[in-house]
Amino acid sequence: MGRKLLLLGLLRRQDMHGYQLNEFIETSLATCVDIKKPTAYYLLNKMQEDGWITDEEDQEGNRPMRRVYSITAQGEAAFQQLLRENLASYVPAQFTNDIGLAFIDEVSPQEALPLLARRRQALEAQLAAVQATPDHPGSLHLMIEHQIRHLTAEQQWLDEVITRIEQTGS
Amino acid sequence: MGRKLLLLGLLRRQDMHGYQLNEFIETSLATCVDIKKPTAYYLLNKMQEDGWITDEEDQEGNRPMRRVYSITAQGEAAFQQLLRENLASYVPAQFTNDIGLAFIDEVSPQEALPLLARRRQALEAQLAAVQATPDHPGSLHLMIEHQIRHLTAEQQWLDEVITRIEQTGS
DNA sequence: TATAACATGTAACAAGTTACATGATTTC
DNA sequence: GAAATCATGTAACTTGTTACATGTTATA
Repeated sequence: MGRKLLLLGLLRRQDMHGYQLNEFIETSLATCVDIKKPTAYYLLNKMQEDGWITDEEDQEGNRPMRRVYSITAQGEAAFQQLLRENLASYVPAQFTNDIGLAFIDEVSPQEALPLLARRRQALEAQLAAVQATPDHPGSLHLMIEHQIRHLTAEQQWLDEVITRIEQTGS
Repeated sequence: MGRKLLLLGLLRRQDMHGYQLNEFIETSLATCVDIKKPTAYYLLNKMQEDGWITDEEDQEGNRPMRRVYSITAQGEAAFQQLLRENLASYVPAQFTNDIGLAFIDEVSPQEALPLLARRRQALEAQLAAVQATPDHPGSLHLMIEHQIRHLTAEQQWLDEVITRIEQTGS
């Protein structure tokens, strides 16, 4: 439901069409949320069927038609409820990467270290990308801030694991 | 693929049947990975079809039959490859919870604080659960260690957010 | 004149979950 | 005799992804 909450929250601030929503998410929130275009369009359709949003077709000249969505009273109510549910809950993150770590003692340090170096590079790139995202108004920036915190902590943890393995190998 | 890697890794250590695998994951890894029973059985079937594991039916008296799986040479090769792929990559975690934080300025501090307190409790419970898991042999324990680190950092972050909101409200 | 950006969607697939079905054995 | 544990699975559903289809307008 996080995705619906996000779309509703964005539509609450201003009416938008799908392309606009997708673009905003891609350029401004890419490092925190990952919603593919078909998913967004699907969700918008569904929320419209459920009466959470309404659309108005907007055609300028011969340019492709845009479906501009606005949030309804029902949508607003849903937003308020989803928001409270989200704030009150903690959904623990799952780290697929840790499953590799769990079996790292099956790989020799000589082989493991370059692999972890590649992992570290990917992590660094991710961190750089988050740090490069533009500032956001209001509490939206909390999402970015949290991500930076988390990635920084991840880097420290990974460095520690690498150090341990270096010591094992010597 | 993380799930297959995990199942293969466990079967590499010793032959096991589905129920046994499920139980080990539930009791010893529950806080790090979440694999439902039907998913595990499905994956075991699939890996068997793919020749990664073989099964032997084991029936004691009238008790329910158990399908004991062993890893094959192909499965071992797959394990080695999946492990290296996993170690070399960094898949960033996504925090569904952050979407709520992104819109927390739409809720008054008076209402937000109790909600975040509930979130903090859930987080604390999670941390307590991880800390209570028994020790694991070899590098399996890295998974637990990482989870503890992460949850501790999450607690600090959440406390900071709470403090900020308390100050806003005063 | 080719390519990128604008704009929305569908169809087929993949992964995983929930709820249900089955039936024996051990424990209270 | 009821409930929990052992043991494996199926069917239907939910969620999301990939690849494809379509057509316009601005840009290089």
